[in-house]
Amino acid sequence: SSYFSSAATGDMPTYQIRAPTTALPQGVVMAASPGSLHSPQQLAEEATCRGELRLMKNREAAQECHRKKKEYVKCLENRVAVLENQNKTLIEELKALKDLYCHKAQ
DNA sequence: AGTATATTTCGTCAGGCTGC
DNA sequence: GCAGCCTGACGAAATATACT
Repeated sequence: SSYFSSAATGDMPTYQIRAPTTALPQGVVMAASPGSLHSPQQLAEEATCRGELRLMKNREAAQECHRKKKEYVKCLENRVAVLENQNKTLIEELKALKDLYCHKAQ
């Protein structure tokens, strides 16, 4: 159930960056090699890291999702404009044909 | 100016869906 | 099952607009 797929437009708005969203746990090394021991503290740290990583990934996913939605809406708006124009043209055309028909009939 | 109200943007959570 | 992705819903903050 996703929006149409299309290439990114790449127009980045110029915002102020919000509250210090603690960017990435820098150099998150997914701890310890398979055989190593884990102190409770290490385990807690790992859990924190996993949580932060999850949040970060979701944040990025949400950004992409918002971007796609915006693009989708823009696309729909364009389509509305096109269809409105077509409609206008068709109405004109119909009117012209009706006129023509009337004059012939007389 | 300042401030009240509306709109936009972004991050988080929850829950569905999919591939493994 | 479950890990990972996607997206709707929601709230908070930023930004825009209307008004005095």
